[in-house]
Order: sequence, then C-alpha cells, then structure tokens
Amino acid sequence: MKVTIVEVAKAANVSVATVSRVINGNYPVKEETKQKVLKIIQELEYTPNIQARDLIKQQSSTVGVVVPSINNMFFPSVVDGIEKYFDSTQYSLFLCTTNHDKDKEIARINELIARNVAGIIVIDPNLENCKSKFYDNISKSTPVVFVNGYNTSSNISSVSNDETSGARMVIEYLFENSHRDILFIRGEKSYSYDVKEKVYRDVMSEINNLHEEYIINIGYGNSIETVNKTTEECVKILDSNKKISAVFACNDLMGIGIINACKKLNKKIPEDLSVIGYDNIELSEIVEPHLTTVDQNMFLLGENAATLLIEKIENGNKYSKKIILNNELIIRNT
Amino acid sequence: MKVTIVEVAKAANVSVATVSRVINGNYPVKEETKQKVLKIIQELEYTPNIQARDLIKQQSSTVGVVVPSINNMFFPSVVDGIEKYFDSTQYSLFLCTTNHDKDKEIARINELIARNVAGIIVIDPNLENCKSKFYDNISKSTPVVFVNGYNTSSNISSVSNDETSGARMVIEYLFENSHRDILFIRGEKSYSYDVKEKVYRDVMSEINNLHEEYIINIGYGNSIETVNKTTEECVKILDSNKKISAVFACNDLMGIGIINACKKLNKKIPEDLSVIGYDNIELSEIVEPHLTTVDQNMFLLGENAATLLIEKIENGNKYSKKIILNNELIIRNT
DNA sequence: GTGAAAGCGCTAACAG
DNA sequence: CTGTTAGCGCTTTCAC
Repeated sequence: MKVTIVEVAKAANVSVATVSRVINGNYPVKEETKQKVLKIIQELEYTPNIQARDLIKQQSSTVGVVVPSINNMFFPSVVDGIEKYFDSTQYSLFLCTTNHDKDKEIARINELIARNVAGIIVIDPNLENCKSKFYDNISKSTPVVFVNGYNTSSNISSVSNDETSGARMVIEYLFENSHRDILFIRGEKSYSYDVKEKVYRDVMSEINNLHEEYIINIGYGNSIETVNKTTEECVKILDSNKKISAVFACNDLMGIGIINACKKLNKKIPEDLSVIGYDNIELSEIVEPHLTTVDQNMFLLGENAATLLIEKIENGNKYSKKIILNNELIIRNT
Repeated sequence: MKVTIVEVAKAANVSVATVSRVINGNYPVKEETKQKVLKIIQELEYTPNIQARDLIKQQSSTVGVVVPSINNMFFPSVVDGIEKYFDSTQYSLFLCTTNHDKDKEIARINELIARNVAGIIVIDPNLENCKSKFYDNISKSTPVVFVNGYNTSSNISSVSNDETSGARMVIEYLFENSHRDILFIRGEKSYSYDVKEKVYRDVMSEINNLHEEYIINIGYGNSIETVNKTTEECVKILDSNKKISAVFACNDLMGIGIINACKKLNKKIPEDLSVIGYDNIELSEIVEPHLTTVDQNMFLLGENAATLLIEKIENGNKYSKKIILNNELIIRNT
C-alpha cells in the first residue's frame, strides 16, 4: 500500500493537520517543524492522493477531452494544443475516443461526468447529439467547450474556424482561375461538412452551375482510409465526367485521395485538374505535389478551447463565449 | 452541486446503503425497493462519484498512458490499440505526452502516481530513464508496462517487436538484391534505434563493408518534421556519395524523407536507389511510390500492452512478462 | 503554531 | 432484506 498522510504524521511526531499545512503552505508552520516534516516526506516517498484531495475540496483537477478518433493528422494536432495549455496547470486530461459513434460519444461523456471532471472539451461533436437536448442538459452542470461543433446552446463555449469564409475563399480562388465545374467532396455527420456544402451550393447557384451529381459524400471522412476511399470513389467520377476541372475537398485527406486518383488516371495536376483541400494538416506539405489548402491552425484551435474551458470553470459555468478563428488559403502546387 | 447518494436515499426514503446496493447489485434488495430507488436515480439524474468509490474501495479505475508525442502516425496507432482494449473494462485512460523530454517523462509519471492510477503503460520510454533506477523504483509499487522499451527490470512487463530480426530481414533482403553500400538512418534517445544499429553494424562488419559515415543520426525521429529533416540531411549525402545504392530508414517517416530527397535529386526509386522503412504506418501505403517497410503491427502492440497491464494489476504486480511480436517485411515499390 | 475532529461521497461489515 | 456505522485520505474549521 502507498504511504498516507497519517504515516507521515506519525513518523514526524506531528498531527496530520500539520503535515497538510506544510504540503499546501496555506497556514503558518514553524520552520523547524516544516523541515522535519519535509524530510520525512522525502524519506517515505510520500505523494498526496489527489483523488482524496479533490473529494474533500469539492473540486476536480481533471478535464475530459472527447475526440472522434486519434488516428489521423487533424485531431491529434488539436489535442496537442489542448495538452500544451493544460501542461502549466494542475489539470490532467482524460482522453476518450468515440470512433465517430454517436452513442459512444454519449457514453464517454457520461463516464467523464461520473469521474467528476471539471469540464469537457468535445472536438467535432456529433451533429445529431448537438441537435438533441443532450448537450444542453449536460452543459447545465458541467462546463462544455466545442471545437468545430454545431452550437446553439447558450451555455456552451465554442471555438471554430470560420469555415464559411474559408469555403468561400476556396471557391472564389477557383473562379479566379476560371474553373466553373467544381467537384465537391464531403464526409458525413459533422457540422463542418454542412457549412461548406451550404457555401458551395449558394455560390454555385449564383452562377447557375449547381449540379447535384458534383456533390459527393464519401462517408466517414477523417481517418486515414479516407484517402483510399476518396481515390476509389473519384476515379470513376473523374473518368466519366470530363467537364470537371477542379475539386474542392472538405479536408486534406480527401484532397490527397484526389491527387492519387489523378495519378491513376494519368491526369496532370494542376494542368488537367486543380485540387484544393482544407485543414492544412502536416501531411499536405509532404505529399507530392504539395497540396493547396486552407489553414485551420489546429494547434491554436486546441489552445483556445483550453482557455475557454478554464474560463468557464473559473466563472462557475455561468457564461459562455464563441471564438471564431480566421483562416488562410495556402497556395501550393495543386 | 451534483446530486449525491444521500439525496437519492432521502428522496427514496431508504438508507444510503440500500441505494449503494441497487447500484452495485452485489447484495439482495427487494424488487419493489429496487424499482423505487432506480426511479429516483433517473429523476435526479444521479451518477455515482467514481472518485469516492475508488477511494473507499482502495482501488483505482484509471490507468496512465505515457507517450512521447501524439503528432505522428505511429504512437496514435498504439494508443488506439490500448484504448480499444480498455473500452470493455471499467478503466479510463489518462493520456500524457512528454514531447520526447526525459524530465517531463518523469514528471508525468509522478503525476499519474499522485492520481493513484492502477498502472502505467509507457510507449517508447526514454533510454536514460530506463537505465537509471527510476523505473525500477516506480515499478515496485505501480504496475508498469513498456512498449518498445529497454527493459532490464524484473518487475516491468513489456511488449515489443522483434526489431533485431526485423532489421536483419531488411538488410538481408537488400543483400539479396545485390546492395552492399547501404545508408542507415536513425534517430536518437530510443532503444529501437540502438537495436537496429547494432544489427546493421554486425551484418555490415561481416561483409567487411562497415562505413561510419553511412550511419546517420538525424535527431528526434518520430514527429512529422522528421520527413523534411531527413530530406535535407540526405540530399547532401546522397548527392556526394554515389556508391550508396540503398537506404535502411529506422522508421517510415525517415523513409518518406528519403523518397522526397530522391525527387529533388531526380533519382529514380527503386532503379537508382532502394528504400526500406520500418513500422508500416498507414502513411507508407499512401505516398507514391508506396514504401517497402517492416510491419510492426502497432495496434497489436497496444492491445498486448493493455493485456499485460491488466494482468499485472490483477496479480498484484507480482510477476511480469515480456511479449515479443514477430514482424513481416512488406514489399512494395521502393 | 498546532492538534482534535468533522466531513467530502461512497462501500462494507455488522446488526437486526 | 435493510439501516447504522466506521472509515478510505485528505483539508479545514475550531479550540487551545
């Protein structure tokens, strides 16, 4: 068994209260006693039990982070940002993955609450869950922050990229380069895709060139398999539809899938087909040709989410904030 | 404040013990009382406080996972394996990153212990820490499992790939294809690199063709920047040393770096240069040309680590085990 | 300055 | 079957 405060107290011939005081340094203790206790603590290799401390103090020093999947290049960067921020605090992170499953997401959140976390950051929350009352309810008692989520609740803070303007940037850039027949590739069950599709539809309608068959939903969109799934799906489409001169991929993984599709079809990029991705994951700079994309600055997304959560925890979950980060078109070779 | 068991008891007009019994189902409760309590629990949205439960039960339902970094394709896969396994248990994961920093690793481990975790999995533990008495000491009181770590302690379980045979496979395959001048790329501070370098040295010595200048250490090796770092470093080397006909890269990121270096030098792969990586991260199948590599089966690595930890927790940290997974050469196009 | 004692939310004997 | 009670490891009044 691990050594407890009682054993330290005994060994030092003082009361547990005194030991507690030297550990926390919140009440005066005679220097001599203090040194004695400190020495014993060292000798016995005593570490205070944080669980017990949290319990009595009626506080929590853990926060939960919920993420659809960790096996891609996008979410880990966001988590990195969150981690770096909490590094300098007394909080530790419970990381949970949902595997893009709506019910698992709910289960995970409930687990976190049972573990009495001080707050929860949800990255890319499931759209249905957002629309149901689930999060509304949770957020009454536990501080919640969304990253890139659909958020109508007044008691949830959120940080997201301005995907509307990002998507607009993409399409306008394509227009400037005289593209009119633009394939749109999206995934499912995330608000991000909906936002971008809306922009796409609006803008294409404006120029009277909206074709339903140009809008492709390839299913789950943020795992590494997305690349090959996109390639397979789009080889057919690009091969049969010669009018398409550009592709707007909702994320870089899909963008890379398109690049690979072009290799299969012997299409030259960007001569035969222009490709623009979204996110600017590190991979986009490593593939050949380097992918043109929109920078989401994932790390910053994470950092801001962490800041918002701390704020919410400290203000007693009373008010919320929405942060919208701007993004930037990174023009590379596609 | 969250609702506690006392309030449920009051509302249901029973004692807290009874409420506890219906929650845990470990003692008989009259069906009628049970239903009444269950109903109240629902109404009040009561969730038991796991921290308090762990405290009284003198147990812990959390485990710690320590990983150098989450921002690459290797570690997340291992973590995925670990997560999937713990999914079906009552354990939750504390995930910590060390950013490849030896002292941070120690700090993180101490934090986990203060949080009273049931056990700790360390992925790619820092070599110096392994050689110091740090882990020896920790593992006396807390179950510890290493993934791909240097492990001499009798009280630490570990799972690793048979990197010796893996490395040998690589070099022998290169020999079979008549390569004799093989560049060896490694990183620092991980046992994995040492193992592979030893094999490389041994085998090259056997054929009397060991050149110190063929052994390149490019520093931290498992972040995405590794790709470009390798490219930069190796463009010079490959350009100035025309005898080199093959490269053995200690991981796939470095392998991809070599591929990109060849593009810069207009070298054809595999005609002008053969490249073999290590790990078989998902990326290796997505880059062009597809990278020949050794499959580490990261997911399995994680799963096995989780199994070992559970075993150790259940046997009271009394005995340990080492698992060595075989690996397989994946011959692709480089 | 320091100790005794109460209590955080929960479980597990022990009685009844 | 059910209630009473002690106590997990810790912090924090309240006396002295």
